Amino acid sequence: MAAKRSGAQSKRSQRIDVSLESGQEPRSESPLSLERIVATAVELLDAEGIDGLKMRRLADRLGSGAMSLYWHVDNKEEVFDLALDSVLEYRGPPQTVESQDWRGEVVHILEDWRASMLRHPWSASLLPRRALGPNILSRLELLSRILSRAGVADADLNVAIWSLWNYVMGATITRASFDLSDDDRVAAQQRLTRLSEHYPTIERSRLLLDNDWGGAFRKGLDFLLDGLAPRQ
Amino acid sequence: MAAKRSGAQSKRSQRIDVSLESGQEPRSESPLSLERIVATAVELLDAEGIDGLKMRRLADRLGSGAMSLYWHVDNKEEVFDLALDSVLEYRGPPQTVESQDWRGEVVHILEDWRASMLRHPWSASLLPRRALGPNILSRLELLSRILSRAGVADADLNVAIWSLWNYVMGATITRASFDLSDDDRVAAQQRLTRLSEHYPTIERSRLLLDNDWGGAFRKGLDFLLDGLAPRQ
DNA sequence: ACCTGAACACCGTTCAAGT
DNA sequence: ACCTGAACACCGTTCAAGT
Repeated sequence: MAAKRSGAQSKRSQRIDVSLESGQEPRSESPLSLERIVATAVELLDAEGIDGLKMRRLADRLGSGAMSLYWHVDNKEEVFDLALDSVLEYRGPPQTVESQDWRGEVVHILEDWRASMLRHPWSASLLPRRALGPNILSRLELLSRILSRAGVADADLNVAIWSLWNYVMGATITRASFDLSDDDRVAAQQRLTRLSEHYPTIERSRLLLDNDWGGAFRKGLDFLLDGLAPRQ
Repeated sequence: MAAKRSGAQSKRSQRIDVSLESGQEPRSESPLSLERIVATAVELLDAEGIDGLKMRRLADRLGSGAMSLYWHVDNKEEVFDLALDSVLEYRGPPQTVESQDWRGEVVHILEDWRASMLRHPWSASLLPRRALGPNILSRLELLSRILSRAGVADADLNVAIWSLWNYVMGATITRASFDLSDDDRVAAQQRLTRLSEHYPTIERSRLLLDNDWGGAFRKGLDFLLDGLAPRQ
């Protein structure tokens, strides 16, 4: 997968935007490029969701023939991989080089991660099914470094990382999919009240209606970090 | 979705296995039924994964014409919904009616949940994208009741439930997808070593090779429960 | 090097028809 | 009530060909 990707990149590496300097705006006649394909794929995914990404539609948006894409990309899978990783780039915090507040840093990374995925609701459920791209690996590396520096023993590091990963992924996938089912919301609501006799506790606490997702996310994260924090 | 399902069920409610008593084994000539369709769909999903479930293949396995399915089921989506919920039924613990050990009960429910999903690796990543079926709601209800009985305040209940849900879903989806990518394992391995210079901390802790998933799951869960436990 | 249209294989589903 | 084959619309991708 990485091999394919770097292959495709090498194909296009030598011609980079010679045309843009001549002042013409990027019309549908502008040349195809991996960047444009990926950016347009993200647009299309944002607009139409995961099932809305069809090679023909993508080509339409790019103003090219459907088959032109296949010169830049091996297959649809690769489009997914590239779109996903492009959305998960991490631009670090204000970066006070060597912060004391490791816990704040961790929370920032994870909340930013969640926010990035929620900005593109298709990304969360896609992530676990794909190979880990460079942007994701960078985040994991950064996280590991911070925790390690904060005093988490090497033997506990993997548990810590995976616990946090699991929590963030679960929270974000769930949240994103609740978002996506706008159309079924009426039906879901009706079913819930109809079923409430069987699920009294859930009904009483309004589990499925509670929408302080951000707050709940943060609280659970705090609990996890309490547990993961190095004993001192 | 619930409406469709109960509609389909009412259609077949009156004829239940009259033929089986006559001693003939269930051959491909045995009549179609929602139960058989769902059971066979689960088999097919287990064998071939999410992309392996095609209506024509499902019909083949059932020894029927492809279109016969559509009398029992509205569409492929419903097959997914039914297969998913059928796999998530919870048969409670040995059931010492009113246990003192709420924490043990919670751990049991969640580990069983995880195990059920891992037995059918396609189920985990499907779950968040589907409406919550009756078996899932039952688990959530049971969980709520236990936590509530254990002293978790109503105001904290939703945070508790969702934190646990998020953690279990994230852990299971991640685990299941690592399982599925057997074919890419070689490539992943190669890439990791090739990239290890960029991700030294990850590499050192062997993050992507650590496979004590069960242990890591349990530890993170303990941390969460420490935080969620009612102060006493 | 880059793009294209025609064509193929495949898939979910509609329909009109069978028993 | 239950099942079916033919047919349609749609989609990813191959191929042979253009410039």
